[in-house]
Amino acid sequence: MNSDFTLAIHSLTYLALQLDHMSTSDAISESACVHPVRIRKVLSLLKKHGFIVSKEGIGGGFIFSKDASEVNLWDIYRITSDGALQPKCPDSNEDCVVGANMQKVLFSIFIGAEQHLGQYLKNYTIKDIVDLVNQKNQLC
Amino acid sequence: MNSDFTLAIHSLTYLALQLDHMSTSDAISESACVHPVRIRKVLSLLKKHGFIVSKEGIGGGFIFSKDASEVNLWDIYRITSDGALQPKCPDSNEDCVVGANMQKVLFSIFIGAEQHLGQYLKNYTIKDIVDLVNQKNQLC
DNA sequence: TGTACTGTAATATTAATTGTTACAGATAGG
DNA sequence: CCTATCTGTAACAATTAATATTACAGTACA
Repeated sequence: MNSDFTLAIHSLTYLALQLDHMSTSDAISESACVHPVRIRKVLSLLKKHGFIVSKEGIGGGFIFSKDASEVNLWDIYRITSDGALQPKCPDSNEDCVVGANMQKVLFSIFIGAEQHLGQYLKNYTIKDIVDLVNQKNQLC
Repeated sequence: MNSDFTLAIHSLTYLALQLDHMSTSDAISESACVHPVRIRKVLSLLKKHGFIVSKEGIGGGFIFSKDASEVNLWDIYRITSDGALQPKCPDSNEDCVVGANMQKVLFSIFIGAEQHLGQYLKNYTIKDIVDLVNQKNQLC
């Protein structure tokens, strides 16, 4: 799985703790240790789906436009990583009973796996993540 | 996810249809359209876990040593792809509340996700895959 | 009108996956 | 006991995917 999914979670969690002002991609990238352009790419997806709002120019940046408890990890997964579970297997041999049909069989199984994963991810909202982060932080 | 998992499934399904004789890595690789050395690598893992038996030399190869209904996809996943769901995110910024704790929080969530996925994969045995492949084949 | 942002494309770099070559060791059969 | 055919692995090459970087247009504010 590429890390756009975790980057999106990271960014939203960050924003959920900065509700009073906009955060720049530079600030978020410093927290996540990735290039600011990547943050902007991922956040532009989240923006298209209405989870955040952005503003260009001085004082601009990104800010949460929903309540953190309204956004769950499955929402984010579908935006950033839909189909990522599906392994990219090579086209197999059409002259072999196994090769000719395996791909379709596995495809449908992985579709099911992703939906099943969704049931799990739906249980976690960004608010939950914020709480877990705070919780871990107090232990240090 | 790398495709060792699907390769293992492909190979075992192939073997499940060739119970009367040993199959060479060449034969399996032809069905799966990958290099025979990769087949040998993956199958050596399955051998270590007792799912198959191998024999070197003339007339050698691989053969199933269990009943296809005794091996499920979760068994195979753990052997070939354990931890594959875990995204490899960069170490994040320790000076930031989010950065410092996110990694641990996400780690435990992905552990849970993998276990949840396991519940789904347990529902499919190699026998089920064989049946599905045969079923698809009859439609053509 | 200059400065500080986002948005996005194009390119470069790095890392992961896969393929290839090479060869030691096992085994059956002549 | 010698040769052909297989597995088992390691080392290396090639390919592909992920990520970083650079560049620049567009927007907003002061």
